[in-house]
Parts: sequence; C-alpha cells; structure tokens
Amino acid sequence: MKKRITLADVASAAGVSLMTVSRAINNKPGVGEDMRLAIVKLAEELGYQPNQIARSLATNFTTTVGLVVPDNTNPFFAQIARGVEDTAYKQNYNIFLVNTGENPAREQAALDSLWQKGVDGLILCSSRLPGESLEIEFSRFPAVVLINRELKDPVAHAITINVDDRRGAHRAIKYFREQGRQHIAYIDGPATSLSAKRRLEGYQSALEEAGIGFEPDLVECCAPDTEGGRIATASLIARAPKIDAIYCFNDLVAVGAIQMVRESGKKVPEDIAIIGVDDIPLATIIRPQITTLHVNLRHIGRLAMRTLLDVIEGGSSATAIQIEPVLVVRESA
Amino acid sequence: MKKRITLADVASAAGVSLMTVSRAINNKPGVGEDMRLAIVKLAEELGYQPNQIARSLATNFTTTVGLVVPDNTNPFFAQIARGVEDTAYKQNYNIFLVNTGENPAREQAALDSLWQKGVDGLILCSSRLPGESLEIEFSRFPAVVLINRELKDPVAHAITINVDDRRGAHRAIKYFREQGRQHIAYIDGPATSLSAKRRLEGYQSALEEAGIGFEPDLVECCAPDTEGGRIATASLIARAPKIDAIYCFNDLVAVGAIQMVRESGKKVPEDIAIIGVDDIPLATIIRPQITTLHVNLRHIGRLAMRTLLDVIEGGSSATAIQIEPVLVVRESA
DNA sequence: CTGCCCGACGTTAGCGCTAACTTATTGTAT
DNA sequence: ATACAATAAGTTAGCGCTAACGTCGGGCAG
Repeated sequence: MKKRITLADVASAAGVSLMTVSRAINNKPGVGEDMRLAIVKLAEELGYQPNQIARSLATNFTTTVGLVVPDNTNPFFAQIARGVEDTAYKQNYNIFLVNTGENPAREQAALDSLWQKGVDGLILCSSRLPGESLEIEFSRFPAVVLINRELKDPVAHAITINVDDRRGAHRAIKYFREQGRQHIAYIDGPATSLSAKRRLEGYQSALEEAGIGFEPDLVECCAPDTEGGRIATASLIARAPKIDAIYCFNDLVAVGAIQMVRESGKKVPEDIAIIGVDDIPLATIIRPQITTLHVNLRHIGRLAMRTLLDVIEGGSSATAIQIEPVLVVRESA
Repeated sequence: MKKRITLADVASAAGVSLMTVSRAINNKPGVGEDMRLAIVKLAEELGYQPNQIARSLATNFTTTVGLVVPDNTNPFFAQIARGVEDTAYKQNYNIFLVNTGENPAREQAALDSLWQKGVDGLILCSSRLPGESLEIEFSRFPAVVLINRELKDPVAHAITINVDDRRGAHRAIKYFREQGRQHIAYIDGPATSLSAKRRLEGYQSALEEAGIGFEPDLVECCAPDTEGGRIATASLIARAPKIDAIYCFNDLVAVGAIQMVRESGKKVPEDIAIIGVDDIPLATIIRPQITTLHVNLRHIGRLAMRTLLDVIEGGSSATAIQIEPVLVVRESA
C-alpha cells in the first residue's frame, strides 16, 4: 500500500504554504492565477488526492448520502437506486446503500450508522418506521427525501415523493369503461401495503364516478406474486362468473391472472381484459403482452437525488411530489 | 438540526477525562468495570453517537467498503450486492455502491472517489479496467475482491471470485448426452463477454470429451436477451435442422429459443431440449419451466464480503475462488 | 508623498477522536 | 516496611484539512 500524499507534501514541493495549495485545489479566491495553475499541475504530477475524511471533519460536509431501501434486489428499488446513483455521481456524491429487509430495528440501526458517518442527506424508501421515529430522524439529518410514504404535516427539509396510485387505478378503470367493460374486478395486494390501500381507493372512486356501484365481491386480496394472482383469479371467477375485466395489484399478479383465466377456458382480452402495474420486463415477454401502468422509477431516483441536493443547499423547493403513472396499452386489455 | 454530542460533552458530564470515556465506549482496557458501565449508561442517556469521521481520521479505518458494479439494476449484481450488504451490516460496515455503466472512465473515477473516502476495501464486479490499471488499484487499496474477472498472476491482498462457467457448460452438455441428444447447439452471448468465452470453452471440451466433434455451424452468437435468442434459434434451425438440444447463454435467451422452437412447429423438450443459465425468476414462471444452471449469487456476495474482511484483518486465505453452478432440472430439458 | 484598500499569501487554531506516553493508586511479594 | 508490578486514570500530540484572521506590498486617489 503506497503512502498517501498530503497537502503538506504538495506544499513543500511547491515551496508555498499549506493554505495556498488548499485554495488552489479548491478553486477558492486568494491565489494568483499562474500560481494556481502551477500548483494544480504539480499536485497532479505527485498524484495528490484529497483526503475526504479530513476535509469532512473540517467542513462538516461529506458529499455522501444514505439510501435506505427494504431490498435492493427488488427491481422497484433497484431502478430507483440506479437513478439516485446516476445523479449522485454527476455531482461527485457517493451513496451508502443500506437494506432493511422490512425490519424496523435494522432500519433504525442503519439510520444510526449513517448518522455516525455524517451523511449530508438521506433518501428513505418505503420506511416501516412509526411516524414519531421519523420525526426524530428529520430533526437530526440535514435533509431527507421520503419515497413511497406520506406525511401528515409538512416538515422542514423533508420532502416526500409518491407514486399517485389512486390516479393510476382511476386511469385503468376508466380505460376498462371506455372499452365497454361492465364487471370490473380488482385483485389487491397485502392489506398492510400503503400502495394497496391507495389503489383500492382509486378503484372505488373510479367505479362510483362511472355510476357503477362498488361491489366488495369483486375485490380479492392476495400475495403480490404469480401464484397469488392465480389463486385470487380462481376464486373471483368462481364467485362472480360475469366479470369481464381485472385490475391487478402488479404485473406478477397479472401473469397469474392471465394463466388462470385461460385455464378456465376464457380468452384474454376478449372475455376478460387484464391490466397490471409496474411494467416489469416480463410484461413484454409473455403473450399476451401485459397492458400495465408504467412509472419511470429511474427518473424518480434521479428526481429524489436532485431534490435532496436542493434541500442540502438550502433551496428547499416543493414539499410533496406526486408522480403520475402512465397507462401502456399492449395486448391484455 | 440538533447539536451533536461529543466525547467531551460526555466526559464533562461524567466528570472524567476524554480518554476514559473513549476507552469505556470502545471496550478497551484501562477503565474500571463499574466506571465503564456508568459511562456507557450516561452516554446512552445523553444520546451520544460517536463521530465516525473523527474516528476514521485518527485510526485510518472507516468500517466502510466500496462495491463497484456495472449496473445495480441487473439482477445478477443486485443479488450480489444484497449478499455483500447483508454481511457488511452484521459486521457494522457500510457499503458505498457505485455503478460504472460499463464505462471504464466512470469506473476509474469511482475508484478515485472511493479511495479519497478512505474505504477499507473494495469489491469490484466485472471490471472493465485494463490489467495494468487494476494493478495500480491493488497497490493503493488495502484489500480488493474481484468478482467475475481473472488475474494472470496472484496478487497480495487481492482475491478473485469467479463462477466456473467452463464446468457449468460441461455439466449441461453432459446432461444432454446422458439423455441421448446427438446434435447439441450453443447460443453464445456477446463475443466481448468473459463468461461467454468460458462457456464456449466448456461446451467445446465437453463435446470433445464425449467423442463428438465440435461443429462451428452449431454455434451462434447473439444479444443476451429474449429477442437475441429468437433470432439465433431461427438461424440455427434453418442451418442445421437436425439439432435436438440447445445450450443457451442465459435464461432470457432460452425463453427466446423456446418461443422460436415452438413457432417452427417443434416441441420442447421432446424435439429440442433447452438449458439456460442464471435461474432467473422467470425460469419458473413460463411454461415449460426452464432447466438451468443455478448459482447462489447472494451467497457469492456474502462470501466476497467475508473474504474481504479476512484480507483487511490480515488473514488472507485463498487467492482465487471458483463457484460451481448447479444444474436445476425442470421441464425444458 | 501619504494614507488606504485590496489581492496574494502565511499563520494559527481547531474539527472529534485515538495512540502513546505520563502519573496516581492499589495490591503483593520480600 | 520497601520495592515493584499492575491497574486506572489523565495529558499530550496529531490524523489532514479548512475557517478565520494576520501580514505584506503595490496601486491609486488626494
């Protein structure tokens, strides 16, 4: 392991003081232009790289942010993480990635750890922490962006970004109606899920708006995967044979629904139309290709990081951002 | 933003010196047991959290490692990242996640940045850096684990972890042979890919070992996705109608192959058997379910992190680790 | 020619912590 | 009782950097 070259090394090699080198390298005023060029050149030749740790200790800034997700393996968060990292890179920030595994204790431990490392800001996805704990966190981190979680009252230097699930559900149902569908079912996700709740609301309000009553019989909860979709679809068909459209919690559920509809002898989309949510790669691989609600998650990640930087720099803009899903029409509806 | 509580605060509150508190909190000898307990309790009450930056500056350790991947969105790297993060968390380490986007310049910039932040070690996945640059990196980072990349000569405090693609390909071909398949084709990935090269070698050697000659006509390169698999399969079937088995670069290619085989009026696996690589979730969703080579990537991630910690602590164990893929037999072969 | 301001550079102190040394206190063998 | 460990503390210095202030000289108005 090579020895580190410090500012002092560069300074003595250049025959000037520490501060002159510091100023030259950080492009701060107080150095002559020719001197600055000479120093920068020398520093490069010597292979000087600033010690960010020392710099952080002196300035109280780390050019580092924390990104906390339940599971970076989930494509939803992977896409967001990629977006965050992309714009972080452009701004010379680094990100600490932490998984919580949906475990509040681990989440809390992660936040403590990030705090100890002095991150300039925090992007918190689908936090499972109770509201009071969140407020404590807001008060100690300089800036926080909350993704997929709502806040009762707006908080200074905390900004929320949410997908507008209600509106998305609304759009899907409206599309079904435009196609003349009469009996629209909804396969919801786990009852604990925030998005599940919001989508159900959108489903209900769209039905009421369309003048069709909401029938609890046409709603079924399930595990958010293919198998869950199969089971839920089977019981829906058994219970309400007239249904001619199903709005699904996500694309995996939609795949299960498609499989089960076919196994029951009906056709997609002729007899029963299906709309999913997420637009995962699989949506275009299977036949029929899935009509689905798409959100640009990578874009959300970029937006989150940009917003966070705004807050860090004091230019706190909005307080709650809503992202609208786009209906991508393919073959299943 | 609340004021930070420092060691000095705790010390004066306890009426002892800085060092006594430091020793108490870090479980170092030189403090009486009762005193230690009292200090730890007091520190907790005051909400003291050590400033890792100051600690790092003093000790030259950061309990932080860098994880560099081409794209954290790719499930391959996402799984590895999850494994790395899991064991990092258990050891109270944090990870800096960086994407390179397959861009060597960005990769180099990322490494510089990580170095400036003083990471204790580095896990580098599928590096695109030339060998010479890698050697320079080895000399400045205290510890490096290289995933999916081979090294000509062993290097101190650098350890490689690779999937044994040759052996995997070998296993797949052997399985085909055991089933009596005679004309085994191979759809390879991009020529630039290291794994593609290794799998091709395994394919060739297995054929030779089986006493069947290697026919260049039975190998086709393609983009590593479903569409690529479709195209490659179409031209394989046109060129060599006798083929009765296809080994595919990955599962997505296998999906394309299955689709195209069927469209050409043949059956999977009766007429043509198909084996993929990776065992992605899709492999069990589509019908027929894909027979594929599985590696536990999360396990690789955990292994990488554990190994890295070993190197950091000076207990450098192995130098090159090979992971053997397991053939998961399902329906497509 | 004097005074004053401003830009270019140097010096000092301190961020919060720990390594390494020094000092006080106790116990134990002689 | 004396000497000498061992243990429990305190003190000092410094990690590499930057904020803040200090110094010096030259340009320019009066």
